[in-house]
Amino acid sequence: MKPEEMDKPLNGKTSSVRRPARERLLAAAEELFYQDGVQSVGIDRVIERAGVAKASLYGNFNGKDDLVRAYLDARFEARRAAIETKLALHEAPRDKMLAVFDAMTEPLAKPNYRGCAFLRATAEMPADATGREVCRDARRWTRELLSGLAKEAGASNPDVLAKQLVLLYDGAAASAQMDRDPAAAAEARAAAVLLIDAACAKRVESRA
Amino acid sequence: MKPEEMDKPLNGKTSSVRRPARERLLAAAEELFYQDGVQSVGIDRVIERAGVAKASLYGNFNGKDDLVRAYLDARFEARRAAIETKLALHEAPRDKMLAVFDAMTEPLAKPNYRGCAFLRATAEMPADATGREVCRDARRWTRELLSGLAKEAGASNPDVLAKQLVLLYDGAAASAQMDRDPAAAAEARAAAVLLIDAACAKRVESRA
DNA sequence: ACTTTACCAGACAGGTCTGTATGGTAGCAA
DNA sequence: TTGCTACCATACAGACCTGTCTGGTAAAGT
Repeated sequence: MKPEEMDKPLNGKTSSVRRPARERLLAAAEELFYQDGVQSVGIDRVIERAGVAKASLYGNFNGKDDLVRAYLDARFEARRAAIETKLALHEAPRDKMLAVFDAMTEPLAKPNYRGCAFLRATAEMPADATGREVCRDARRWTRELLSGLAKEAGASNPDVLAKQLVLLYDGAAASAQMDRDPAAAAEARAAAVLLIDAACAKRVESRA
Repeated sequence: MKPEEMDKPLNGKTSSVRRPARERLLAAAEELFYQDGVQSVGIDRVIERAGVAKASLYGNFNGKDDLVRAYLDARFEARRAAIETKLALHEAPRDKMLAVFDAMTEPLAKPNYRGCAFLRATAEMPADATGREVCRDARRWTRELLSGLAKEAGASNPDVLAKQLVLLYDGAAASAQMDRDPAAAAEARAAAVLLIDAACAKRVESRA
């Protein structure tokens, strides 16, 4: 009932150059919202962590909903960047599909991993919350990325393969969250190899 | 911000035989907690829906946490019963593994499906909440069930196969929740067929 | 007739949350 | 100096939540 551990300010007045209030707020929100949940964390805790006045929050954001949305946007951008970095390492579409799973092994292994931010946020927020659009967008982006790659790879049914890979992706996040099992990433990747090869082998066979 | 639709009592004084307060409370809790989330639903809404006095709640349960735990216990029991019903229809371990996925197609298709109750509850509740044990138990039960079946089926690595199937299971729940896509169950099942056959074919090959 | 049990209805206290309003401070530019 | 901007600190209103308490009702047992 008391998850408010030590929320000491990120940087005090001692720092010669202080980042603007908006940045500090967003940084604090990302940390606290992800760690303890959007609902559990009140704005008082966020502003204390950011070392910011309450008025500065409502000057930079339209309210808590807006701050939550900004937090989710930032998560989305970070995930996209991480995946695209891994994508750039490979050329073949098959390897690129697997790179999506490579991008999740590192986060899942962190001790403070708490699951997919979008799954958690959707579970917490009411159905009409603003932030749900971001969650949907993030999922659509991943699915369409995989779908395009599956088409390039010559999968017999690219959309189905993409959705199946998303199942593994979400499942790995859920397992790591619930069972504290970082191996889920590797197992998801191994399963993805099977699904991808099966979907593409059929195509080759039908051509032959 | 206002998800409190029409929470009319389940049965009024008109009903000649009234179910005891405890049952009505649990029924109302199951509906509201699952539909709108454990955190969002206050006890006032539960007792109104159940047509029960507040004192009756605290006479039958130790508080909200206890009611939440009872709700999760009921969900676990229901899932277990549903899965075991499907299991009884088959004999071969391979078919029994797939039966676990069969048990989820019907719930996922319901319009008011809101995802896996345990995933949602874990995402919502603080880390030290009582109900998390139930969530862990439910996951462990599923994993061990699949693991035992995988062993019977002669999988080369039963534990890995079981965990991979759980990935698909959780992923299907997540996809149905987030994307409103009931087809996720069928796609998960199809992927499970591939994983199972691959894991058991190896065993056969190594024997040959 | 009396008591016990189970229950409903509502008031209330103590806490938390969001969002607003007030007042004070430091830096910078004209 | 004067004025402007960005900001911190805090108090406060209104709403909501949990949990306790009091009082009234009706049926069943003794």
